[in-house]
Amino acid sequence: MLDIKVLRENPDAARAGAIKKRLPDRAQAVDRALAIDAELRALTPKLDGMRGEQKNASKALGKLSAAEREPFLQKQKELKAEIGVLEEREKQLEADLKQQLSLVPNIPDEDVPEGKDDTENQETKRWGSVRDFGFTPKGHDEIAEAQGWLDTKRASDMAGSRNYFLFGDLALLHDAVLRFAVDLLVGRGFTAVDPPLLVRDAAMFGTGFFPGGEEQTYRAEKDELNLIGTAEVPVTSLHSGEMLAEDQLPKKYVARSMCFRREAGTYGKDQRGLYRVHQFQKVEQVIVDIADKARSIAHHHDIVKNAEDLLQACELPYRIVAVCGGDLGVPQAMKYDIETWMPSRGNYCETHSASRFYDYQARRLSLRYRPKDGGKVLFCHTLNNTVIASPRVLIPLLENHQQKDGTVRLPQVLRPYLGGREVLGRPIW
RNA sequence: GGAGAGGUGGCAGAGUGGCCUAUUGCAUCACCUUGCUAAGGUGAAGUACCGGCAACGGUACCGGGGGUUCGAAUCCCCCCCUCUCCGCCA
Repeated sequence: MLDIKVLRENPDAARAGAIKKRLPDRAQAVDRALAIDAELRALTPKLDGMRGEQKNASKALGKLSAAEREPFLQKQKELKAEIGVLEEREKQLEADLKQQLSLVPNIPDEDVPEGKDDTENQETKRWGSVRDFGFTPKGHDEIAEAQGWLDTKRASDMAGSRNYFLFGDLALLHDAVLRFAVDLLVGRGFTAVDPPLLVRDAAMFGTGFFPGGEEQTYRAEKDELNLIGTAEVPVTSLHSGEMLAEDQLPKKYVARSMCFRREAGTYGKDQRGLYRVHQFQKVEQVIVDIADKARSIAHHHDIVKNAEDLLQACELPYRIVAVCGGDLGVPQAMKYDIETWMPSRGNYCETHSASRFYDYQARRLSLRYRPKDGGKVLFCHTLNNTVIASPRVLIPLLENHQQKDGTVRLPQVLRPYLGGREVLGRPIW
């Protein structure tokens, strides 16, 4: 959520931001919010005056005897009725304002490239070289099925498409890479978190997934809870409603959790293998810090670096793209995606997503801190990035490190998690 | 699932219809005192919105929402959360 003051002072920036994100209907929310705000600003002083009058009269009444009160009571009742009508209007306007304001997207930063969708994201870095196999490489699903590591057929029969069973060494590799990611971040001062997976609407709203993301979310209607699509939701909401002290900041968390996504509207897309599935595990890094743009940007680079270091340790070629306006989500101010080379897809594909929000989420969550210098209470800045998401990362791991005979070479850093083994699987081909 | 007790400012904790403009303590900030330390004294200070260049003034806020009343932290209803006991259970 943006500050209504920002909208008053610079509505053009908010409108232009929505346009840059290719969300023209959200740009209209700026004007609707301002219209409601104007009416509210006319109403509030009037109501305040009336309430003051009522309050003073009540106080005077309290000092009178029952008989003396009588003549004044009628007037008080009339005033009360008048106030009641206006208060109802005020309440309606406040609710409408919050609704419209929550539809206004965060303003994309200057370093967000113009563009309509993910085809116009801008590459900023490339690391590693695409391997020359010397044989025809197989897809991850082919390798995994041949090794007896993967069954999507039975999973789909039982649970619907985009589900999977992992078995044996692939199930262990899945756990190993997640565990490695947690250990890497804990070693860099992040606090490990195991968060709730079912959350109330307030957490979904606060992190900016609602309104808008309802179709993407599994909902437990009976309990009015939502299955999280990312640990960003519970972890960023962790200090919601709190007033932190500046010396408690920054808060750095690394959460490993299950993630659930309906993937509605993606029929036919990425249907095979482990790329797009309904449930997966993700290790997510979340930072909450003071309201300082330069520090947010520095954190942003740091969390991208953490993910890069993990990919480099796993010997996986990747590139970084600056996500363009049209591909940017509603709450983000700027986002880098990291795309890892997947031989079967012949392309770099998204495995990580690093976002900075400034105070957009914090305002929705009421996540504030008291500055050391005793100044005004401020909203925090928040950021997050994937460290690893699996089984998606198993695609590049299997495909880039496959050998001619169908076995898979393990990167050095993962070996301790798999009993010191250097190779997984048995020769097939 | 059943029964009971609670939720008050950054924290602790008083407050059972008008003297609440929320007592007090801790922590915070400023100044003073005691040769250091420990401690003591005086004062300032909640959050949001509105008006004002400002000092300041007004209104709202006592877990959330609704109600009763001229007037609600206080009484009533619904919801959320915490604690205790019972039941069930990995």
